[in-house]
Amino acid sequence: MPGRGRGRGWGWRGASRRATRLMEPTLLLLLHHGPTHGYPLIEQLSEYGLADMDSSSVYRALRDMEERGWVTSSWEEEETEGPPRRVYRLTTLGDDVLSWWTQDLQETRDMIDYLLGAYSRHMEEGKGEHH
Amino acid sequence: MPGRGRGRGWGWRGASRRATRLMEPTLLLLLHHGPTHGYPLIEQLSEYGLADMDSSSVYRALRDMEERGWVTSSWEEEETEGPPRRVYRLTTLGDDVLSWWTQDLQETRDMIDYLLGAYSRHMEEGKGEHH
DNA sequence: TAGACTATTGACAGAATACATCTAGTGCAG
DNA sequence: CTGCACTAGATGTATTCTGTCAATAGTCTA
Repeated sequence: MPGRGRGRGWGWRGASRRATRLMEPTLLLLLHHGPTHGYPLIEQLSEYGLADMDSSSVYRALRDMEERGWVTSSWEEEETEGPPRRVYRLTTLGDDVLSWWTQDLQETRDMIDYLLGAYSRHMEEGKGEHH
Repeated sequence: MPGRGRGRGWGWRGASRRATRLMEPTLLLLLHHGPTHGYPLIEQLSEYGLADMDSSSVYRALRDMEERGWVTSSWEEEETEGPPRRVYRLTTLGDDVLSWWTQDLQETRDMIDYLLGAYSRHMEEGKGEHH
């Protein structure tokens, strides 16, 4: 990990920016499987390489997505063990957003592939040394 | 493009955030080919899908990278057509950063692939309808 | 001498982030 | 019966990041 200038911080202690960016589509995908609570969602995120996510940012993301109408939430009626909790469910709009997100992610992946391809081609030509 | 909540804006007129994130590694790669000026770099960015980048953000990225020691720059001695211009060149550190970046980008791509794979698998099982 | 093009810099509002803190219920060890 | 750990979720805020607009400046052409 390269030298950190004062300018922009690379001093991630917890989750990376990349992880944060992928959080919303991942949450949408998880919710596509069915309604859940926030806490289990946080745990499931780590399956997608999104471990060490701060719980507050996950809850914040869920509320933001609710503001945009991608999910709805309601307090669970039945009292279970522990404090009251919300049930989050995907809306039809959220469903559309998810499929739009997959398109966007594919484009992103293609751009990365192009860049990586250019890099390795260039490295092969120049055999590593730079000018 | 889905419904914009007030919360986070999706109203990009010009370059997307994705483009911004890919700008720095792309600039490093371009500079790996040899020293150049800022203006031609901006033009070359469009080859990598990074068109419509505001020039000031490119220059800002260059200055930030200079602060971090990834590139150096100096005013060009020889007077050519047009105003004075800077020559940017990659440093050894910048070279290391570039190879570190490619690792990072590969990880990102893998995460996206995993997510997209999970999505399409889920879609195939459930045949499109959601709960 | 007014544009058009090349080249770079500065300023700033608004969005995104990390991090810490706070409320709250349950169950358990001591 | 007290404190602690765990589950569950919300809020506040300082800082950083980003996009956009505007300014400066040299050269060339009409």
